[in-house]
Amino acid sequence: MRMSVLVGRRYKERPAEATLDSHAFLLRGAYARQVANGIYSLLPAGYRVIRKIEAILREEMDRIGGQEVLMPVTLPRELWEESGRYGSVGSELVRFADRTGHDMVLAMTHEEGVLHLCRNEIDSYAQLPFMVYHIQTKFRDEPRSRGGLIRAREFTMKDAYSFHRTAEDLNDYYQVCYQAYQRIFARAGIPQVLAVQSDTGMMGGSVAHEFILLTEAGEDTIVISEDGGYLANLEVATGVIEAFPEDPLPLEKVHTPGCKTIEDVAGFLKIPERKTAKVVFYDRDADGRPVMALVRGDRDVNEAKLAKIIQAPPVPATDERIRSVGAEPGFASPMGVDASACRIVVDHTIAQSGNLVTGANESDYHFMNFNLARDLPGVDSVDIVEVKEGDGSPDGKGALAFRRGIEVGNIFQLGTKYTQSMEMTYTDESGKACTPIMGCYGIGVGRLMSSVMEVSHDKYGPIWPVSIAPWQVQLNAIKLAAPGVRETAETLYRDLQAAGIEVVYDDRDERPGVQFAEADLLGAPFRLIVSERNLANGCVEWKRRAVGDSGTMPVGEAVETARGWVDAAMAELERAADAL
RNA sequence: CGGGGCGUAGCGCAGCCCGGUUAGCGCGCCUGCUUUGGGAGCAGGAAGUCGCCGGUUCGAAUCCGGCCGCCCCGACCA
Repeated sequence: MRMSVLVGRRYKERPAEATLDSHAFLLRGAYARQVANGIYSLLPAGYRVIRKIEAILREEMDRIGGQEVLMPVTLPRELWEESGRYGSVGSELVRFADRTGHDMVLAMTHEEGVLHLCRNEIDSYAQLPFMVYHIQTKFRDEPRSRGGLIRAREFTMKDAYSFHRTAEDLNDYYQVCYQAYQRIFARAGIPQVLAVQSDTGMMGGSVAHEFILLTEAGEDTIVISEDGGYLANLEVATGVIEAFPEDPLPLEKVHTPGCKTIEDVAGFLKIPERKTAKVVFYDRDADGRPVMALVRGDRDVNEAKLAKIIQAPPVPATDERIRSVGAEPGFASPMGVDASACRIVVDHTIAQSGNLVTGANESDYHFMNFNLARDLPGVDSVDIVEVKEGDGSPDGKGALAFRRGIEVGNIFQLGTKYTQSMEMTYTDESGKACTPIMGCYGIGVGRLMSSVMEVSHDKYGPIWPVSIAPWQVQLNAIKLAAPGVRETAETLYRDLQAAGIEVVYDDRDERPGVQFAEADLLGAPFRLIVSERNLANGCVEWKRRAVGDSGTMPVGEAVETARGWVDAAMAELERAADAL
């Protein structure tokens, strides 16, 4: 590629809207341009990176028996009615009517699409197991996209779906996918990606892992034990939380004027916050009942955990709703509320504490010495608390710490959620109709590109792993008019290409500062510089961006040397993947 | 959806509070000359519905109202 005609203006200054380094380089290096909030066009440099990532994804999916298909972005409402998600998913699912008034949706994921496709193609146990995948646009009308391609509304995802006869078979294949994912990230130059236990969210299913790239730019909070043996998304993380058992004392009603928060109450009564019970109300559970959640006063409710228990998204309740069950906002407790009209969910931290302060369901009054077993008999405690840094690791080894990370991929054991609701069956040996068990496996392509940029750059630009670099070699020519410079550069450009190397050649008569700055933005791992100064000795200068070294070598050795660098760097990434 | 910020040339910004000729600056772009190792110098030039609509006024980038868009924080998020 000649830079004189490469489409995409590179910016000298950091665009105002960029908050992450990767976002700034995405725009400065002319990889992508925003069209609307969370919607991007890709320029040649960016699309070259994307295509290389997609090639790795295809190779690794094919390697584990995947069959590539392509499903549409636009799907009829009926399919999403079948799965139940037309109603259960919120406004991030774009719904619209076509010319004839037929309701349609833009796929935000493709379970419905793949069920439609596969349920009519499979009828025998002999056809199982299998996996299909595609690389396709998704649209999610995110309330808040950010970070360039880290979180876009329209984005490209590789999603794969496997179908099995047994849970054991799914589990085996899940491990195979897990390995494939590690190979993908290793080959893309980010072997440090970690697999962590995750929430299954709206996908349903049981077992799920997220593949997380640790970086402060990430949006997810990852809980990690000291030796790294325990890893989980904060949404599902459990911890060993210090308990404070006490022998029960008699309930005692105390006047607590105006103390509507835990902080007020603890301060007024001069007790630590952990000596209180925090009551949080949510609008409804799956049965439509108001939900009262209790955690120890120094703790917060983990709403992802709660959502699983109440089988509904936790939406805060209004004061009116709270009073409807006989509780008083700010002074609430489960004692005295209509237990049949209200779902009471109590965390283990409450069960493991004695003599807590809780509301009296009467303005300006609290009870002291609440004890779950005595005062709310028959209510079992569950885990709905959010862990904190410093809590004990559930594996008993050390304390938990928090880190930030980007979710670059995920894998789910879906079970029969979709095969059942969308009626996919096969016939087994005995002629009986059976429902396949499903797994699904996603990787965001653009997010992966941005993530690599986020963890592999210097102050001047991205430093691409050779496997996904838009170009493998950058060729610069300084002072084209000087004797031999243009000729040597042109010859090298031709010979490098002939040697199968992807080279971007700055054939503009720009000053060195401009050329080097823009080369840094394009991020090729290897650079060759032709200049009058070194040409006098028959040499060109070389620089290896990732390694950080540089030097000169005879012009005649440049192509072969570059070929060697590219091959060695590619081989190293492959080796890293094979070593897993 | 709540809170905050911002829309002025391709990019980054000033001007707005306190209305007043042809709306500025830096970078970039075009032409010419000089220059050539980390975003050059000189000279000349092109490029703007000041986000949109309406209102106030003799006069609006500037004041008022409505709308739209973008960014950040929060809520939300396979």
